[in-house]
Amino acid sequence: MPSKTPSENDFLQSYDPRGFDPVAVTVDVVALTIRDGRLHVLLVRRGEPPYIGQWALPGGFVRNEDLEEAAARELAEETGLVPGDLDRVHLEQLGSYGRPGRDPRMRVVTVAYLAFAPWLPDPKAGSDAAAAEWTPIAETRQLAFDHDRILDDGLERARSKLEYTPLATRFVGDEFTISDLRAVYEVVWGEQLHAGNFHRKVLSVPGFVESTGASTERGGPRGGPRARLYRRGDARQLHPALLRPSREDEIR
Amino acid sequence: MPSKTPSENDFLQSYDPRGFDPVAVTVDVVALTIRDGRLHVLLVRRGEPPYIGQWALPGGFVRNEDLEEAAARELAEETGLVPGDLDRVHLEQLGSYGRPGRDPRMRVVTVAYLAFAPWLPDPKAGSDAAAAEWTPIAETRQLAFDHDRILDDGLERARSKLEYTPLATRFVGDEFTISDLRAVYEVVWGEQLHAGNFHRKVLSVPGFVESTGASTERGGPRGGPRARLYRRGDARQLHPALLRPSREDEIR
DNA sequence: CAAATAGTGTCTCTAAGACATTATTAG
DNA sequence: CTAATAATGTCTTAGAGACACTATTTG
Repeated sequence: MPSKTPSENDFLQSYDPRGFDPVAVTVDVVALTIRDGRLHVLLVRRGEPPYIGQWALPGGFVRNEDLEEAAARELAEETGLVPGDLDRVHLEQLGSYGRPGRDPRMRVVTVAYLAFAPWLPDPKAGSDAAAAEWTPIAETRQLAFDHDRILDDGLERARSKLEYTPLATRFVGDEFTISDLRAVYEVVWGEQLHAGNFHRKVLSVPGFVESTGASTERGGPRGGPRARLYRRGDARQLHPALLRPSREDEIR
Repeated sequence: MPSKTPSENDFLQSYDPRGFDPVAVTVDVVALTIRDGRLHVLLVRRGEPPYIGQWALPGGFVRNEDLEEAAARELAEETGLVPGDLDRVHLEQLGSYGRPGRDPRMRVVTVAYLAFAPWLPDPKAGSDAAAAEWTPIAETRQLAFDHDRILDDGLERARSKLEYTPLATRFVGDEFTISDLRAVYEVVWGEQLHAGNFHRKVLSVPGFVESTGASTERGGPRGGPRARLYRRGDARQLHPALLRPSREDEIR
């Protein structure tokens, strides 16, 4: 390291975090997936106080890496993902949370990330976090710290992102039917959509999906014709957007 | 402070930032306003290395306060805003930036905020930052650290927010004409809008603006009738949205 | 007066949503 | 066979954008 000039030393002094209250920076991940037709979030059970025994979002310290790298690393550690799997997971920054007192031990600022994942295997017991589980959203309650708030913000972001981006395709496999895609929207938005209109709408948005030419082997479990299979298209934005019905109340 | 249990001590050990590289947390503010028909951003000239003499976004350390409080405080310090003024400024979190090496001295994670302000007086010389200035966006170049990137992200967020929120009204005074509002959109989006269609559109969105009943004292500087005056409405979202024209290229 | 601008009217085209219809499959 | 469902068609209405037009004001 080069020797420091006096002014640099003054500067470092004023930048030294020990001159202020010490701060830690963590990342937390809201990882969402769909299992058995329900939206799930990845949670870990805390093995230490505070909030011992309670569920929390997976996360941890930022090391000598970029913030997004830290989030990807934490996610991989908790889920047992191998690097190749990460390509199929969408990861984006959600926001930062730093209210004093949000961690009772010291000042911790956390940068939250939101992940959309297709079906993934259950987290390996024996991996870093002994007790990590995909938990149905409806069954999560009283998470540690301010993680309830972070989860809510993540859910709202997810609902909103489905409107104007093709990220719904991140919840399904490489090949999917329009009905599979509709199921994603219905689960995330929590409301039924009109099958016919949805179908026409998806196909009318340029670059949303692209035909594989193939069809499913069988019809639905209770009848119906075999459905055509599609892949993700190359659009990054949906134009026009697929807006949620009935937002009247949220507008004011 | 209460004495710590052994497990808490273990915990604190593993949480102690001194066990990792020390990290500092700052806030930086992208404060936008419109002056003389051009979009301006608040910049400060750095008086210390590194990047001495270069322009940077205003910002500083997070103290014992919430992140948004820190951003509001920094903004107030640089602009000489009094608390009452802050009500007229919109402030929202933009994102966090923490790439190792973004500050050559130590690891610094910054939480960036975006502010929309109506016309504000020039920053007082003699206040905290001697050299703070509202600078036209077109004339900013080579900001310190990764502030170019943060500014770009802030501009894109601002452009996008005008589409589906009534935040354009934050750039104008309490009473404004539809033309004033159109000027905001044109300046932020950087393109001309059709006056007639814009007018009809704004009035058709419920809660966007609300009539005062009054009109301007005079017509435009080069002729034209006097325009009606409006106030901000109570909508938090624009429905339907006011979409930017010509996004074809950005979609893929 | 001419030029500029506020505000409104009209027309076309796209898209959303309600609803109907046809074809194909499982059981 | 019946029930379910993929996929398409039809109709109505809302909204975006192009364009025209009138009234009002400045210089």
